[in-house]
Amino acid sequence: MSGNQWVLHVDLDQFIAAVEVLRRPELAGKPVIVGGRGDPAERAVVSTASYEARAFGVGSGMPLRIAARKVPDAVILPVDSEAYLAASDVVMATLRTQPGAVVQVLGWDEAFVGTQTEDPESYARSLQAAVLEDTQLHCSVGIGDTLVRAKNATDLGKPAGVFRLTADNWLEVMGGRPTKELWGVGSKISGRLAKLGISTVAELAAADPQALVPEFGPKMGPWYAELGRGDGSAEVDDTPWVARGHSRETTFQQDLTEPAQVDEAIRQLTADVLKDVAAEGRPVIGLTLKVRYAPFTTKTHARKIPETFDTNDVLARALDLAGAIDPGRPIRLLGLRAEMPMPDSARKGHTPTRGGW
DNA sequence: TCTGGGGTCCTAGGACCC
DNA sequence: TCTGGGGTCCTAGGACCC
Repeated sequence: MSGNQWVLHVDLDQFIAAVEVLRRPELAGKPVIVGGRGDPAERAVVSTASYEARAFGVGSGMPLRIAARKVPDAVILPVDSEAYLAASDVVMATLRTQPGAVVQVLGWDEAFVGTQTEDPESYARSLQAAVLEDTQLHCSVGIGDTLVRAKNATDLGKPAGVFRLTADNWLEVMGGRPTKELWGVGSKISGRLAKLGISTVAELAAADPQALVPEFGPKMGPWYAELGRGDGSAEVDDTPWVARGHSRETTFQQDLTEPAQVDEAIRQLTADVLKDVAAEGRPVIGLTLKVRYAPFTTKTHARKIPETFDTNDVLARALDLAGAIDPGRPIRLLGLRAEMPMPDSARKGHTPTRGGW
């Protein structure tokens, strides 16, 4: 391989809706909404909407009930995660066949690809063609000289396009945009930045990293300044991902009010979580119970647990955590997370990729 | 309009130890 | 009577991502 080292960020277009349309071609061109169990009367949110549905103002995270009201003619489908995972596996396998490609999977529908090439645009185009050939799915590709620039470039190429962001054009393209558009800056952080007089990417890029420490802490402060500049690592890491933990959450269609209901729900969550943990043959070293009271306050209760345990032990400790639940308040959601020890070989410290795969 | 479910990582503050 | 300075561990909570 010759040429410079490049980072490509590959993102499938409207992935979940596209997979659904592939197996039901009669849905092509129609507003398709995927979420929950496909019943807009239930408490659930939109996972993905097709471009036709987005034109009505429907987007990810919107309550399914509201989405159905906005698009009365929408086809509403249940989430079928196994189908998406299978399609995802084919996409990732295709990416790995690209010449010189190092592939770091970030989620069902996105990955970093690191490679050396003289011409990243034509590499991106042939990658898109290969994915289309193998899966009939379209993707957009961001090209960058860092992970952060490649990731931010992808949206600028959508749909089915290619866009390049490097140190040369970063400020020109991104400088005037609100900080919230950056990967890793959400509504809370953009609001706190605004209070410091930082509203745009260019203003964040110009900020003294140390000046952000009092507000955001020793790690996050300098990290946000780095995001503003688009700087950071350019290394794509294909070390296999190892889960730090497993969790289950349930939103109840009717709020729970009886202790016996809570007890039963904890038992079910524990059994489900232990199934995922047992499949990996790793021990549990910590438990976190999450409680959402109606209408919308969330509390967490966590506990380290001793190295020696059996499954009854985990259940006993989960029920023990449940003792901290405020009686007399209606409960809308319960979640249980089990933490597992990490092997030394696990990927770690990789900025700023959180979540994902 | 009323908010899923699966993840990761960071920070603050208290307890405890030397 | 008044009370340093450094370290680790743990819990609770917050923020972000797909």
